[in-house]
Amino acid sequence: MPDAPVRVLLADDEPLVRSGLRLILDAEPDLEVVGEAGDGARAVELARSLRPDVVCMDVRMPGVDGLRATELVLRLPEPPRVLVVTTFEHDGYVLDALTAGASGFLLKRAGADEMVQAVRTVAVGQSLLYPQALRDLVRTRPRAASGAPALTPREREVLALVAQGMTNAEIATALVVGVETVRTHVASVLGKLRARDRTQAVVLGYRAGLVEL
Amino acid sequence: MPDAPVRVLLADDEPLVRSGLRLILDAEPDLEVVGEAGDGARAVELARSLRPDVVCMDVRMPGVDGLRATELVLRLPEPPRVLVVTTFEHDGYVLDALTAGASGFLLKRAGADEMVQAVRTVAVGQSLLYPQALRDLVRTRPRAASGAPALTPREREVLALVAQGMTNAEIATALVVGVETVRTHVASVLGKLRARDRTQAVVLGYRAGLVEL
DNA sequence: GGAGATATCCCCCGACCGGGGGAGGGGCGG
DNA sequence: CCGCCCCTCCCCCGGTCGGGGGATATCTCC
Repeated sequence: MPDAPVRVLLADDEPLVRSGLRLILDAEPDLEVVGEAGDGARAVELARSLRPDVVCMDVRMPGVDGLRATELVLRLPEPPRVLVVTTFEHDGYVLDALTAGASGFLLKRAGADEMVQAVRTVAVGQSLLYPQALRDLVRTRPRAASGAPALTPREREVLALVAQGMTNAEIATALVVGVETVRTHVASVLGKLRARDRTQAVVLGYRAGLVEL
Repeated sequence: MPDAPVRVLLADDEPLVRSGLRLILDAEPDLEVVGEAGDGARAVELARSLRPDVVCMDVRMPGVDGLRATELVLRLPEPPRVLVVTTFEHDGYVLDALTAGASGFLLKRAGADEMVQAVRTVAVGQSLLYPQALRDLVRTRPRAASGAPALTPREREVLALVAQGMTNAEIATALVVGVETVRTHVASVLGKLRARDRTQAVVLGYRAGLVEL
């Protein structure tokens, strides 16, 4: 690996955690810890001046916390990737952190190997999660339910447009068919979904995993 | 790294792709390609007999496809991790693959570095996605949007009922007010959300994080 | 070759919806 | 105290929607 080492900034309010991480990461020839921050504000500041490739960010920090700091760091020009590191599995932080734009989410209990791999992974631009987090994300998604009514391709297409808030006339134009045809399809979708009107159709269709919103 | 190398099984119907991957992965001292499969059935078979640590699985394969093969592979005793590799970003495969239990999802256009990192990452037990996939997963969730129009409490309440597919009359009954009142609230919600009708209001309201579905 | 599903078009009609007005009362902050 | 916002109710009207009947053509599967 003749590449320049990956430059890492550590942000954690526990000096001990920082020391531990530094030890683990600096042991790798291709990784280089270039700075440490004890709180979010300092992390943002150092991210700007040191221009690291990756920031290892703790969630809980005094003052500006890790989530806020993540947002701020990602607003910098040519922002680093942010790898959020936390102690607990079940805080709702995962979703918040990822929404804020973090590239990864790792548990502190992860081994040195995982930590090192994680930094390398986000450094090359991929996103990374601990397996449970991914399962949680997938689980709460609208599921392609097995009990979903069988719509014909055309019906799904029409439903999709209904879900865009289009009127029958607009859908007819979009699909290059007569309004009557659209009415027929809509009627059949309503029947299959047991919906009384298009609004219910959209909601039920969404819940059944038949349309994206 | 005194550890035993990570044993990798390649599953792709294109011999060329397999050769390319083998070249990339075998170049790393800590990775070892132990087998190749041209279709899903063969992949499952080899996964059982060769007991690899990681399977790089193409989605599109003749016969048993990558998704089905993923399910089957993960049903083996002490299953390997499955890293799904595909060409296109926007097949809906991502969700299906992850639901099936895949540990990661990677694009073929990823560079050699990313490929290698990805294998190592799933080998240590983490999950990995290409960034867009993660964004898609996160995107469709109720967002704590900052730019959401400010609805009054009553308006939010009405919108919630509209999102249940209720008519104005039903909402009026539910809230114990006159239909006219409901109409007023609905009109103001439509205005604030720039929606033409209640269906659009539901979709836009959902996207703005103002209603649950 | 017929049965079934799918997609296309047609008519009537009652109901609901959304836009346009207006109006009164209560609460809160300048 | 006066204005502003919120909630409540009222009237008119045109457009859209959804249900009820149909009809025709293509395609597949048996």
